[in-house]
Amino acid sequence: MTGSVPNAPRIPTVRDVAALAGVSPMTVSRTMSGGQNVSAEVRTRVHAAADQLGYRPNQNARNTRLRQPTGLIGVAVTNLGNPYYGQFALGIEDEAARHNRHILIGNSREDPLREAELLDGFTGRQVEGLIVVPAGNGLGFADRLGSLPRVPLVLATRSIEGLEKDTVLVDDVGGAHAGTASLIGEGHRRIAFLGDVDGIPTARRRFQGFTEALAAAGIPFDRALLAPVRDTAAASVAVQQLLGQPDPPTAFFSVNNRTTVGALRALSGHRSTTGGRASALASFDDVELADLLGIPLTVMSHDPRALGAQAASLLFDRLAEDRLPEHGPARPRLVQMPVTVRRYPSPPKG
Amino acid sequence: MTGSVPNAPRIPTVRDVAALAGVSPMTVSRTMSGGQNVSAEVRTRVHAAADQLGYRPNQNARNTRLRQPTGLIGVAVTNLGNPYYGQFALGIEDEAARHNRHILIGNSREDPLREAELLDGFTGRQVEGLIVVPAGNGLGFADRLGSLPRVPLVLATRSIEGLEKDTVLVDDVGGAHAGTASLIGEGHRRIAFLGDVDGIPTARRRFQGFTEALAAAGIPFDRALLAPVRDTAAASVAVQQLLGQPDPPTAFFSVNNRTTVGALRALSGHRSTTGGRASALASFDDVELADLLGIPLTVMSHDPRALGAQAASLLFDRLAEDRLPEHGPARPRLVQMPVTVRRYPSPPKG
DNA sequence: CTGTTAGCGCATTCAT
DNA sequence: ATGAATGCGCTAACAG
Repeated sequence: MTGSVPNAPRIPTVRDVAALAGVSPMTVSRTMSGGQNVSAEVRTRVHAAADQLGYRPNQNARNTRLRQPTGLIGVAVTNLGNPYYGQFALGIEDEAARHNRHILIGNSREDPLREAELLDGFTGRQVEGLIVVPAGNGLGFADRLGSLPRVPLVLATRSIEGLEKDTVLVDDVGGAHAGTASLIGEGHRRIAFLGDVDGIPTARRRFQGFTEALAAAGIPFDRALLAPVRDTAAASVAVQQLLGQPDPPTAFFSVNNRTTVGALRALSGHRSTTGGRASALASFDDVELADLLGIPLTVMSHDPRALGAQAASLLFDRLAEDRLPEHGPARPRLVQMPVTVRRYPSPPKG
Repeated sequence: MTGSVPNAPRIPTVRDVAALAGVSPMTVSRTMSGGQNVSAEVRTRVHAAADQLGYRPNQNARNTRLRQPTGLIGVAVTNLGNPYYGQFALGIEDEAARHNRHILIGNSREDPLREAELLDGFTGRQVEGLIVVPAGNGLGFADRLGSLPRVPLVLATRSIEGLEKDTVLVDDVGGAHAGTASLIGEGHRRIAFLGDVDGIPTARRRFQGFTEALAAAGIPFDRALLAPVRDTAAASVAVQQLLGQPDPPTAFFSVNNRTTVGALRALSGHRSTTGGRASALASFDDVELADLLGIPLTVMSHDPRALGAQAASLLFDRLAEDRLPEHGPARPRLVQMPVTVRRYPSPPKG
C-alpha cells in the first residue's frame, strides 16, 4: 500500500492515461483530439488506457488553454414552471444543440436579485452568450448588468427601455389589438382586462393594444374593469368579483396563459352555478384544452418554441459575427414574432 | 498604437486588474475571494479597477486550480416541451439554487444517442452530479454510460434494470392499480389502455398496476383494447378508433398527460357528434383544465416538481456524503413518490 | 510520428 | 500585508 487512503478515486487526467499507455501526455492529448500524427498502434493503446480508466478530457481546462469559448449558453427565465417557458426553453435547446452548445438555465422567479445572481454565475462560468427574459418590470436591469456582459446578450419577450440589445418580442400590441377587435366585432362593449399592467412590460404592451382597439371603436374603457392580477388564483378571484358586479363585463381579455387558466376556471364555475350563457374570453397565449370548454374563446396565439429558437438564432448570428468582425458590429436587431387570432368555436362561414 | 488590431476586447484577467490597480495579481486574487489580509486601502483600489474593467473571476480556471467542484449539475430529460418536465426542472432548479449550484439542462428527445451526447458533454464540463430521465426503454443505458459517471447519478421517473443507482420513481403500479380500481368501482368492465407499454418502462409499470386491478376484480383484459400510443395525436386517433368498434370500451386508462390530452380531445369530439354520454377517463398525471370538461375523470396525481426536488435532494445527499465518506458509500436509495387518486366531478358523499 | 517546454487564469505555499 | 514561485489539466509551438 503506497500513499494515503485512496478515498477519492481521483478523476483520471492525461497523465494517468499516458502512464498507463506508456506514452507522453502530449500523445494522449493528440490522440483524444482527432489523432492526427499518431501511429495506429499507439492510438489504440491510448484509447484502451483511456477506456480502462474512464478518462474524459476536462473541457474546462481545455478551453482555458485554448482560449476557446466554452460552448455554454446562459438562459434566464422568469418562471420555469410555466409551460410557456418550457416550450421557449425547448426552442433554445434545439437551436443550441444544432450549434453544439449546451445551455445553463436558471429561474429568476421574477426576482431581480435572483436574476442578477444568475447572470453573475453564468458569466463567471464563461458562457458564450446570454438569453434573458428580464424579471419584473426590467427597471434597473442595465445597472444590475453593470458593464458585465462582454458576451452577447439577447432579450426575449420583454425589452428594456434604453438598452440597445438584440431582442425578440411578440407582436403584443398588434396581437392584442386584433384580438380585442375580434371581441368588439362580436358585439362586446364592456370588456375587462386581466393583467398586471404596471408590473410587467409585456402586460403593458398588450394593454396598449387593447385600449387602442377600444378607442378605435369609440368605446371608453372603464378603469373598474382593470384587474392587475399576475397569477392563476388571483385571476380566478378577479373574474368572480367582476361577474358579481352590478354591471358586469360581457367579455374578458386575459393577458397570458396563467391568467387565462384562472379566468376559465372562474367562468366555467360561474356558468354551471348560474346556468346563464358564458361570458367570452380573449386569451393572449394558447392554453391546452381551453378550446374544448364551450366558453366563447378568442386566442391570440404565437409559438413560444419558435420564439426561443429565434432568440437563440440571433445569439448565434452575433457569435458568428464576433468571430468575423468584418463590417464592425451590426446594430442591435429587433424581431417581432407574429400573433395569430383564432376563434373557438370557429365562427360560421359566410 | 501598439500591437495589432484590438478587435477582440480581451476579457480582463487578474493581471489586467493588477496592472491597473498597481498591485500584484496575487493581491487581486486575494481581494476577489474574500479580501483577507488585504489593507482596506488596497482593497478599494482593486475593486475600483475590477469594476472599471468589468472583471469577473473565471470560475473555470478557479475550479481547475482549486481542484474544486464546478457547482454544475447536469440534467437530461426526455421532453423539455412537456409541462410535466417543466415542473420537474423547476423542482430541481429550486433545490439547486438552495445549494448554490447551477443546472445544465438537455433534451434527449427519447433518443439514446442524443442522451449519450448530453451526458458526455455534461461530464466533460465537470458537472458534480447528474439527474437523468433515461430515454426510451433504457436498454443499453448502462453500457452507454460506460464506466463514466465518476460523478453521482440520480435516475428519475424511470429506473434501469440492473443499474444500482439512487432513483426517484412514482408509485406507478400502486397508483395505476388504485385508479383502475376506482373505474371498476364505478361499474366499468371494458377499459382500454392508452400507452406505449413496450417502449417506455413507466408505461409498463402503469400497465402492470392496471392489469393487477383488473385481475383482482376478475375482469379479463381484451388485448384489442391496448393502444401502444406515445403522443397526443396518436392517442386521439386511437380513442376515436376504439369508440368506433362494435363493442367499444366504456372507459379509458391514459398513461400520461400527453395521451390524456389526446384522449380528452377525442372524447370531447365524440360526445358532441354523437350526443351520447361520455366515456370515462382515468388519467395518470394531472392536466390543467381537464377537470372542467364535463368528462368523467379520474386522475392519478402526483407532483412532478416535488419529484424533481426529491431527485436533487438525493443527489446533494450523495455529494455531501462523498465529501465525508465516514461510513463508506451508502447503498443506492429508491424513493417512490406517492400518487393520489381524485375524481372529477367529485363523487357524491355518503 | 513523438516528446519537451511553456503558458491559459487562478490560488496555495512560502517568503518577505 | 504583499509578492514570487509553482502547479491544476490541457495543448500550441517547437524540437527531434
